[in-house]
Amino acid sequence: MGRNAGPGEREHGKAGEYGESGEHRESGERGKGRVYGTDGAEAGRGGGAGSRPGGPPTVETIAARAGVSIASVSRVLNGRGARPGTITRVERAAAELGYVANAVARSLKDGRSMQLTFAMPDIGNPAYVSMVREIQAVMKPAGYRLLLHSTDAVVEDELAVLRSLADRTSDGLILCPIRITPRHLEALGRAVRPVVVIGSLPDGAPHGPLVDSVRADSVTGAEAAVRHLVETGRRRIAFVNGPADTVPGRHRALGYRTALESCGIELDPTLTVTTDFTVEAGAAALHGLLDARSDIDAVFCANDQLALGSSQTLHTRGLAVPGDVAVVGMDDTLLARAGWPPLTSVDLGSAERGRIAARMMLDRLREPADAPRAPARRETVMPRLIVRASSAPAASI
Amino acid sequence: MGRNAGPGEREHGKAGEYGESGEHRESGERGKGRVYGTDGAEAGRGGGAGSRPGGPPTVETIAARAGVSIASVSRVLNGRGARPGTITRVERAAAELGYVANAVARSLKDGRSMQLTFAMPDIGNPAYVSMVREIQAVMKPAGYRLLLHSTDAVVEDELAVLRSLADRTSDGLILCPIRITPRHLEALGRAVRPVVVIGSLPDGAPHGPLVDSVRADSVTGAEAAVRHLVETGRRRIAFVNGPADTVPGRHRALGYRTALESCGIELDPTLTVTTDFTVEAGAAALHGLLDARSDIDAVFCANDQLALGSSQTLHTRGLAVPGDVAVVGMDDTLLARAGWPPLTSVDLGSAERGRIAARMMLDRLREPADAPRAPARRETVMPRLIVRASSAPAASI
DNA sequence: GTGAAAGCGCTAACAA
DNA sequence: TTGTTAGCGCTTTCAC
Repeated sequence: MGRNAGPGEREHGKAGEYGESGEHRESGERGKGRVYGTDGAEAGRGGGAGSRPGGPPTVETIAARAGVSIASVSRVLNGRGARPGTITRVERAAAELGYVANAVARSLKDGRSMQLTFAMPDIGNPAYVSMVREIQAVMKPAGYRLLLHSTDAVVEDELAVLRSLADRTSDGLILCPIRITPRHLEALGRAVRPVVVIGSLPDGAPHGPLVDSVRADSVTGAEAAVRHLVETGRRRIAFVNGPADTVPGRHRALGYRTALESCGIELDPTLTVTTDFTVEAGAAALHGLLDARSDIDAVFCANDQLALGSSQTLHTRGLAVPGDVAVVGMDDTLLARAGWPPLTSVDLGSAERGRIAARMMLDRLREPADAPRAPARRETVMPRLIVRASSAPAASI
Repeated sequence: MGRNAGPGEREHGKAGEYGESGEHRESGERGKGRVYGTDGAEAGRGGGAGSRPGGPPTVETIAARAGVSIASVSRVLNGRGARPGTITRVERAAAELGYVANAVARSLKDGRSMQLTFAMPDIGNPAYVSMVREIQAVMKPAGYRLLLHSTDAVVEDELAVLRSLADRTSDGLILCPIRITPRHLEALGRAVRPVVVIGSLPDGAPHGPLVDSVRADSVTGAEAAVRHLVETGRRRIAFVNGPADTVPGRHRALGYRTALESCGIELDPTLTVTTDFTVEAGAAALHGLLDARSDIDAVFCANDQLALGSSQTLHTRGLAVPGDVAVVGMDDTLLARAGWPPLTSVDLGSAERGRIAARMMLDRLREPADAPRAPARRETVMPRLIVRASSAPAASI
């Protein structure tokens, strides 16, 4: 009580204008009018005592100023109704003081932080950036803040994030791992808050009932890409893949093999290179391939960054794209359109997966605590091949 | 007290293994050993009662189980020392229960959320992505979580973020606005937590003492780019700019004009187009320019996205880059290297500005509450022209 | 309609 | 060394 303002220190600031700022808040699902007069409320101690007497205003400060109890303050501020006179006085006091509710205290009280965590391997990869964008687009209007983690695909980091779900800073987690270890599954099973995994969970995996997931069908996507190359006349199709021990890596390799097989082209192991999912790695990989083989007429890359790196190496070595060598990437990021020639790429629906994941999360977060949990959901987003100039038939040039 | 576990419900889970997980935490500056045995601590009620009796374990649960007071639990868990026996019992109980401290409660108690907010105009712009990366790289080891806001450069959104500083969810804000209005300045003056602005604050601006800033010198950067074009033989240099009412827009325009002037080239207003900072806008802008003028021999673009769009239009219309028209961008994002030919660009130090901003923030956050605040800092990052193929002299082709 | 009081989970001041 | 207790700011019974 000591830090209370008390009736002694009247304010003379330009009163009111409360509510003016209300319309701009990312209003969320809960209370109305929780931010007060921060525009007009100078709390103008125009010559009074020094700075803030006891830190920022609280319900108690307002209560004292309005001459009501803190309960009434809370009620008014949360629109739970009160006598008109009370409402006026409370709102006025809040506005004059520039009151902003302490969200931490509220979180502690009602057990929700109104924060969502998104953890992905690499913020430098535009595919993940588009997920971030979509997730934010869904969660922000619902009143959630977005906590971001770039884990560099380090397993320990991902597990730490999963574990930190228990610390109450986050109401849920959207996790995008590129490796899924038994420890991931164990941690998922233990999760105390909803988790949505963007990625392929193993089939009979023993993860908890609160774990939803959205995956891309990158096997099919890779198949489509390779088949497209074959159909446009390519035969010696190199494959620049990401790490073989990642889920995307495995799936894309599978699609590549399957497609070649179904097209009656024999798999040539020397045409495959495994490296990191980066531009530089792609450039280096292609140098290696071209040093070893001069007859390559197409390169299928496991993502756009690799494809871009590959194209650069081709250009550098004086090979025409697609004249000499066709190039296809995956993810259809902004990089695909950035290159010249624009890159044929497989849209694996990064944005859509992000959106779906966010919606699934919102559904979970909206489940009443007492109601029975809905069963785990699992969705798959279908790939789309986006044909651009980098894979035009060699003959057509 | 009712939700307490009580001594009745002994656990039989595989005990201990506490500490094993400790080494993986992003340990931060504060306590040690605050996450307990989440790996081995199944809390395995292997046939006991149903699920968690009263929600997740708290200090009270642990205290009951270890037969000590909550104060002792807190002390042990925070490494404030206790008798060896006490330590053992507490740690053991915590591990067995899979205790994870409630960070919200802690935040309420000590007034720090250990969260930092970064608000920037557009997560789709790689320049901001690199800021995100650097900020995270600095803040994470210091124990801070990163709260992300993509504001779409909407002023109201930025102001809302600024205002929300008062809600205690965030210990500081790194703000990257592209417009700075009087309302921004007013809000900055009112800020109750440290703010670092990435951008150019007006000189005598009345912002608070807690507002540090880092800016790029994009005037000089633009000058360098244009001068480079002149030096490599270009004369009719078009300028594709972003919105004129933004700070970057104004500065780049100024640099463009200054450089032309100092090179003795007359400013031709019909060579300047103002549009959005996007690839599509750049493409459209160049169509417009080329429709009106056929003698353009270079295009200076206010960022890489515009430059990429411009290049695409040039390619589409059969003009060679740099043979017919040279292209220069700004920001030196991954897009610059992605294009073909690779794009000459001005590195405005996005990554460096992010890093510096984060460090400034950390310095502020480390200021003891009682000590006098350090005066506002202000840094400028110098631009570097990165010459690539897109601006090679026409003659050299 | 309003107020008093409890309590969310934690840390720290103070006592023992 | 250890325990008791107050209190961070909020929402919400429960009486009145």
